[in-house]
Amino acid sequence: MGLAHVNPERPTCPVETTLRAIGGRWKVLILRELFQEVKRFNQLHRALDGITQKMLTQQLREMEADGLVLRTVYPQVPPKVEYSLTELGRSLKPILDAMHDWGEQFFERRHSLPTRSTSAESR
Amino acid sequence: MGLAHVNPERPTCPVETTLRAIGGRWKVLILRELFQEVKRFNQLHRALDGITQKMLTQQLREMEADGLVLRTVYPQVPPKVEYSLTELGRSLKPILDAMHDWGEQFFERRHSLPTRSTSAESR
DNA sequence: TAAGCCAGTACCCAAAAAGAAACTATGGGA
DNA sequence: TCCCATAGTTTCTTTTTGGGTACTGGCTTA
Repeated sequence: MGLAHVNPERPTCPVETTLRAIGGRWKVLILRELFQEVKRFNQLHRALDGITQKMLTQQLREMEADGLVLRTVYPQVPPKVEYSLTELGRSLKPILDAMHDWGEQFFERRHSLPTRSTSAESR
Repeated sequence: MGLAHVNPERPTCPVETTLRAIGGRWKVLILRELFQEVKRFNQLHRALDGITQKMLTQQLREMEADGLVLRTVYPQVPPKVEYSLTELGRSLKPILDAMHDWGEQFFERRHSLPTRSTSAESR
């Protein structure tokens, strides 16, 4: 278990380890959804505006292989598959929180400051 | 100033704002380098193993336009250009720290747990 | 006189990632 | 009999990313 799809070369610095686990356009957003609640495939598909089925499947498979996400299949007939976070997946919460806080703070700044530039001159 | 290259559609959730600012393969790693110290172009180029000049230039330009990075040109003759973090750039520290901590913790787990699977059965 | 240094640009081609759309399986309901 | 739903897979096309090579400018060193 754990970051299986991640290629073995250069574990280098911890930040890179994390980047390999949740880098890319979609994984952080998938995590955001799954922190809210357990979700089914089509729920995720609808929530993540713009993602294709292929990408969603692919990202979920990688996250499952990395031990971040648990995939539970119910043997029904319209198929039912639920995705939830594993303990390892939930341990990413501080990162999501930090990203949430920064994005929010940035938005507040943008609407309070009168767009004054700090840099004296460069370029 | 501020996330200039970021396209205006759907500010949606704060996590997405952050993703647009530091998403992609290189920006987090560039930030990691610049948190250590102010660096010159070739210092960054050597530190970020695998990045091409083109990519480095491109990412730095976007980060500059987004107000995360300050580019300072010294009118010397072998040219000297220094890259440093702006206040906004430094405000990303909690995210970098959280990513660092997770990567480190993951590494410890991997070497302490006897690779026991939690999932009863799925797939 | 020529080559070296730094911080890039410019151009072109190859590879990888992402996306769009159609297709599949199964069973229930109209 | 046809259609619907879910959770994908397959195929094809487009976009993004990566890489190579060459070029610049002006001072310094050989």
